[in-house]
Amino acid sequence: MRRLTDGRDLPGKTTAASARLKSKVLAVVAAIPPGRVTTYGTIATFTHATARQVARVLATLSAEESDRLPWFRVVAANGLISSTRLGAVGRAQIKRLRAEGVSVTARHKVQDFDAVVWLPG
DNA sequence: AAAGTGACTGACA
DNA sequence: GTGTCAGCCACTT
Repeated sequence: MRRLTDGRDLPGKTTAASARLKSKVLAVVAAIPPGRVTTYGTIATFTHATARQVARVLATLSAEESDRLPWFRVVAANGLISSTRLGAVGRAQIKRLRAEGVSVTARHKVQDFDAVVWLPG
């Protein structure tokens, strides 16, 4: 892997700090129950990181990891699906959420967000 | 080393 | 309620 020709990702560095944060983030994401969602900010607080960092971790997941983890249960603040800007990926995320019983509005916002949001702990 | 970019957020229109 | 704009932080060029 290392790098994709379209310019994006897979840091070859893999610093110790990043690896530690990544482990924590992955642990939290893996713990999200089906049919529930959580936000980048929540994970960020829980892992003592920033939302951007969490987002980056998920953005740099390997194919196997993204397949193993329910990353689609992670949404932006207010239950908004921010990854819609990725086009196909965002669509897939919404599709999978709906398949789990999570309704998403036409504006890409999780319906009854307060009811389906999940807090780690 | 400086400038550009983005799975984000919070404030404002 | 939705749509934009401006900070943020870490990474890439």
